[in-house]
Amino acid sequence: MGRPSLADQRTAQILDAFERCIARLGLDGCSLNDIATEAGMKRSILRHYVGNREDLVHSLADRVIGKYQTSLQDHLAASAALRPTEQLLTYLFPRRNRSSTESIVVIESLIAASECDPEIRDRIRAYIDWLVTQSARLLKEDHPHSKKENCWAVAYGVIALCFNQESLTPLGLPVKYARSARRCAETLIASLDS
Amino acid sequence: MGRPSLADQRTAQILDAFERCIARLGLDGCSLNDIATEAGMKRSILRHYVGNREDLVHSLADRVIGKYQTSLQDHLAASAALRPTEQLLTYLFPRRNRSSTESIVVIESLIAASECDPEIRDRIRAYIDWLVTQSARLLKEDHPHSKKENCWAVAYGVIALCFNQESLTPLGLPVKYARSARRCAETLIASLDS
DNA sequence: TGATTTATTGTCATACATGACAATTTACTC
DNA sequence: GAGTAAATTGTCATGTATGACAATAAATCA
Repeated sequence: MGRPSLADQRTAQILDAFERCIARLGLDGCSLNDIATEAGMKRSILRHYVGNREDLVHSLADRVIGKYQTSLQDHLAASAALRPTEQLLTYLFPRRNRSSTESIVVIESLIAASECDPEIRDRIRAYIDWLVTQSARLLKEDHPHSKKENCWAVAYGVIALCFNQESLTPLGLPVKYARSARRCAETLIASLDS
Repeated sequence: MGRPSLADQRTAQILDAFERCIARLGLDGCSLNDIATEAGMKRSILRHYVGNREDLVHSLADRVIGKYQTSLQDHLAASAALRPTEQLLTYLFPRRNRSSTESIVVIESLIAASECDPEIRDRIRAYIDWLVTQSARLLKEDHPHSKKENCWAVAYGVIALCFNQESLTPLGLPVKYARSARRCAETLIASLDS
């Protein structure tokens, strides 16, 4: 009974607009008004759906990290024919820039925000832990004779190279940098053979 | 003639206070008033010395990057007895956390700000280019038979591992992560021998 | 002492971000 | 059509960040 709820749809619209605003103005640079305008609605209705600013940021963090996790799972499912090591490399260092500059700015903003927000901090920490563990598992499949801790260390190293690459993306560095990062990742993985 | 100027001293005080405020409240989280109070002065006098907010941020970027550059030069001078590779490793991965969490938050905030400020962006880009070039030169000294481009790629990889480590510091990750990053850096450098 | 330069304080106007809430409209069920 | 729950709009009060500027105090030199 009563009018049907648009909550899910509207919330998604708002978070989409929030991401675009962050890319354009920075996380702290955009007001609820900016976001509402970007989403094509009034600030009042935005507040009606997502609550206050803190709630909004938390919702965004949840959605962004969730998307990252499913994107890895999707990639693994879609590239099941490749060797695990190749699956990992193509995920972390795609030939075509998979992750747009926009989404990079968003996650970087959230990391920065985690400095002053324990809830976000724990969320990101758990995600990184999960990502490294998954990656280490893939490496171990391809290098069954390597010690588990070595796989973990290399997995983290490869992820670190990827993360750094993404965090520097807004600087617009020459392609040379990205290529070197990938080559280093391959070198690290190759070191597991010895 | 006239009253002697305190500009240099006051500017330094202000930038010090700015860094502390950034560490506590974030770059966009602190107002000119917060900074002035932290520096023990009024907002009016702060503005008198450093101009508006944009000027203040630019001054900070200049000072921070300048300090990073001299810190490398100082380290190289102080550790001239070591092999170049060791000099680089001890600089990027000090046993004791050389760079305080505070200074990490500051530089990360500036990188985030560079997204919307081309002047800061160019400054940081030039710094990274300089740092990688210097590091590649050190590696080349120790590995004269390696190709220059390989030294450059490994130098960038090692710096990427360090940068990522620093950028994740606010998350408070277990020591395991830092140790793995350093081990990966050593592995990369070792790969130059082959 | 007087002139000059800078330091320092105080205040005002403006703009804006946010939270709260009342009022109205819309869509669905019985 | 009546009832109901949600959508949507509009407005107000409050706190605050900022820029501008006037006014006063202090230090140095001629």
